[in-house]
Amino acid sequence: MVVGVLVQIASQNVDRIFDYLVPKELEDSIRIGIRVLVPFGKQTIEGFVLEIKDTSSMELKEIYSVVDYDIILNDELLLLGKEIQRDTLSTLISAYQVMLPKALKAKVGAKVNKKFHTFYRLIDKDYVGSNVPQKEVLSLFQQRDEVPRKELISISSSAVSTLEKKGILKSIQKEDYRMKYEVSQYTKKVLTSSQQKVVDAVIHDTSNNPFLLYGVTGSGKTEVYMHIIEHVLKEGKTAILLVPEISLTPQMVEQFSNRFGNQIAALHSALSEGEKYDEWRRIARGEANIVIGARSAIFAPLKNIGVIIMDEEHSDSYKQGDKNPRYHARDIAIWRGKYHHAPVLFGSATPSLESMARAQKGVYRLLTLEERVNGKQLPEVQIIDMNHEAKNSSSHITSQLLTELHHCLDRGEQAILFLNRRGFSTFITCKNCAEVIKCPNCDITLTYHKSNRMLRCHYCGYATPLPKVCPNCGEDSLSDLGVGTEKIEEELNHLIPTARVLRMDVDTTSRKGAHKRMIEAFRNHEYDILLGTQIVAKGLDFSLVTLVGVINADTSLNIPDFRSSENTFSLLSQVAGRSGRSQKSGKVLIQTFNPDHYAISYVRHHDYLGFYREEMQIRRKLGYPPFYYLCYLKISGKDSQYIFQEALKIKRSLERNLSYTAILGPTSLAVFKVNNIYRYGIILKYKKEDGLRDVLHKIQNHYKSNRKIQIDIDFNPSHF
DNA sequence: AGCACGCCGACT
DNA sequence: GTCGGCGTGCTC
Repeated sequence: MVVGVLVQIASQNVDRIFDYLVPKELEDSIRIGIRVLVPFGKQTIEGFVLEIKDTSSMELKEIYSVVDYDIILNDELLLLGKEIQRDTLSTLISAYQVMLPKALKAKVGAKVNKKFHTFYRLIDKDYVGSNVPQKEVLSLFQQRDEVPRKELISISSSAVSTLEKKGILKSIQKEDYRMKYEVSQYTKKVLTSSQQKVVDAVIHDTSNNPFLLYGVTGSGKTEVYMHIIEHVLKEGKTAILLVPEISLTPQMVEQFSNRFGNQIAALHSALSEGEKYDEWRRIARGEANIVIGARSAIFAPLKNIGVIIMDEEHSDSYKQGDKNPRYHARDIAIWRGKYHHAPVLFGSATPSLESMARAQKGVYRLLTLEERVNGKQLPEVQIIDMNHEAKNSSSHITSQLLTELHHCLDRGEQAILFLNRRGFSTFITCKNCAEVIKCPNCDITLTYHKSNRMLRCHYCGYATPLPKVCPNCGEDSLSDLGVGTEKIEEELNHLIPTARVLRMDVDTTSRKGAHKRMIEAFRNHEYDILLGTQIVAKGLDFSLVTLVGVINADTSLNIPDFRSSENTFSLLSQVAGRSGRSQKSGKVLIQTFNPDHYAISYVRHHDYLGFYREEMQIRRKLGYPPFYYLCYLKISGKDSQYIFQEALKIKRSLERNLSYTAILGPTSLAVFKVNNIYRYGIILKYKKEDGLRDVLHKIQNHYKSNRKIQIDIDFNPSHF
């Protein structure tokens, strides 16, 4: 027997099948999709069995051992990996690795600690027990076949060991899955008629085109998801629910676990690799029917999928842009939906332009929820022009916002203050000579971390203590120009001393469980004002919140990126949606230096479609998605001269071989140097170019064994 | 990704 | 004369 093996080395040079002989005694264990340990040159490496055959034309080495008894890559995932390789031009092995928990990504010798629990099984069912402790122990087996050791020894450990010695009980090892999700008080909500329509459309779907659910904030999308999933489970099928970042949506997970208990598997980023592996195996063995998780949860090894739901569809976290394979979870969702003949549902209050454009063209079917479930209007939004305000005061909280805060707290209600940190960093600058402190390895400003008084590079991780004096002029005039939540908190304490302020940011929520505790405390009205960054923007639902204030709406607008307007509009709409979600009407105040910018002014009337139309015109004019596809080539290496020369050659070769594609660049990246590696970018814009992937693949091949240059290809980048 | 082989600079 | 730099080639 001969097997074709794909080794776990993510290099283009070895991204192909290598044949091995199978020793007779291992033949029975061999199946496609398991891992085996093989000799590879001088090394010993794990690889996936992708082929089984009888012979090979060349002399072969033998595999050492079989790693798995269960199949890791099933037929569907095997096929999907090849699709990802074709689509993203990544290596096949990295396409497979991205689908699996990291614990399965081989480091030779590394073992994942499976946690085991000891259970006992009753062997001699007629034995009645010779004393009271034994009888009590045995009585636990009346209802169950297997009883955890813990329960038994709590009666009498010596009785248990006696019974075991006599052969009446037998111990077995069972994997401990840490049953975390318990069904608790859950009242099924009655759907509104428009919610019911959405549910009906999805569960009676036969056409296999994805749905786009456009539903305003507070329109009850989560409840719709629950009903759809409930229906799917009744049919004996399974479901995937994707959320942008699960740690930001604990309420969603909580609702699902209350409702569905141990049927769910939640793939948190907070789980350790071992815990993720536990969850993954539960899913693979069919012990969980609903998977909730972020981007990579789209690869959950569920069988018989009945629906795939992607909440907050517009979120850029669904695109993996920093490493191969650079895939979009949306594309994987569509692929798996087709494979399982299952409906795919994308939901958002501010759909991405791509998705709305597809809905307009009829590629997706549009479903709409225009009203809030509480029957209330969306909150009133007021735009505050900071150009006038800033002259009168150095405060970050305008007098209007302050007044509203007072009113809100006087009524006994709660407020959320949002600090937009997107594209914004707290950097240190010298008031005397205007020196900005940069990273010695990277061409980027260092970010100041107040908690430990360190300067840190967000690209390479370089860290250094904040110098006492300016390294350029020697003056003691370094200052922190950024606005952080801490600073706003100080201001609030000064302006409204009686208000109880809860600050939420990476610093205060990093400890395990801190995030959840803070949300509970705020819900219990132990605080009046919740102050935070992105972390307060998504999905939170507090009935007492009637005021939302945005401190600085502009920072995300200033990013030089074709999506900055879209991102800003979407972020502000999300934040605004936190206000007035219950019986009380809400209000939103947005402080901005660009009150007339359309990305801000359309938020005022919650006018997504107005924003969509205006932004579409701009995208059309500038040749951006969804009118054109983009592909981004990143060319990097240590020798900037050489890299630039090669980048030019690549550009010329693209020009020769492509007919309908606009080629921009090469230009040095905004952050030109990272870790002493220089980087150039080439942007491709095209509507239709059949040979594009072939041409790029050839270029990739041409450079694959050149160690001086690295080429990254990103189709449909979410940003540059 | 490793690891070996091979061909040129500064050293006991 | 050698130790060791890293460019290049190969891994069933």
